[in-house]
Amino acid sequence: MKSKRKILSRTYFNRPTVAVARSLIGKYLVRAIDGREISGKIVEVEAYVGPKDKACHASKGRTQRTDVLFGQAGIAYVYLIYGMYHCLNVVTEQEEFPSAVLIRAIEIDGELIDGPGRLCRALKIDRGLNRADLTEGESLWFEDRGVVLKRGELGSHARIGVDYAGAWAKKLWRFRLRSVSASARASRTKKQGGAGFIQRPPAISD
DNA sequence: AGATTGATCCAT
DNA sequence: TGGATCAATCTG
Repeated sequence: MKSKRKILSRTYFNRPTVAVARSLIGKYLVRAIDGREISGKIVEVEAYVGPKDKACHASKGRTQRTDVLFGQAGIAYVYLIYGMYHCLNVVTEQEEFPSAVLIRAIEIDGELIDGPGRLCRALKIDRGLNRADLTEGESLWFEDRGVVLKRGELGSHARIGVDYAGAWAKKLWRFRLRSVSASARASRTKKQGGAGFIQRPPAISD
């Protein structure tokens, strides 16, 4: 008998952000697009925790961009970074406490998609999914497929690209499966264009 | 209105 | 190490 999908709920995400982040390692991210599903095991995430966390976008206040972080848990926060890449987050905790988990890396059919920009390219995630509800199993959601981490499998590290955040940059709020380190090196030497890898369309010149 | 910036990636 | 590339944000 076919086992039922366990889609992660609003209740799941409405918890302390670091706990959600740690717990998301080993869960699956599922993207439904073009009549099919692409899914990958989450192997790296980062927690961004509230208005005082200088690395969290919401630390600069509630703006057009960060407004979604102040909303309910389980909603997508997708933004454009460096003019060319997208980053996927899922909002956590109670409303008015702006926080989220950044999804940094997944494994699709054993292939490591390492980096938030590459991940969004592979799953065709862009700002059209900003504010999407990730708890309804519509176009993007999270699933528990029963993966249980062994002792010592979860590594904690400083977050990437947030040196400007002073003491907050030292928080060990990046979590990664230790076992992916080796395959990360292998994958990096691979030429690009592998399965599930969406090429950027050619630039349009007038 | 103009200037600056960035939770990245890739080539050198 | 530096360039790509642009929306949001900041500054005057």
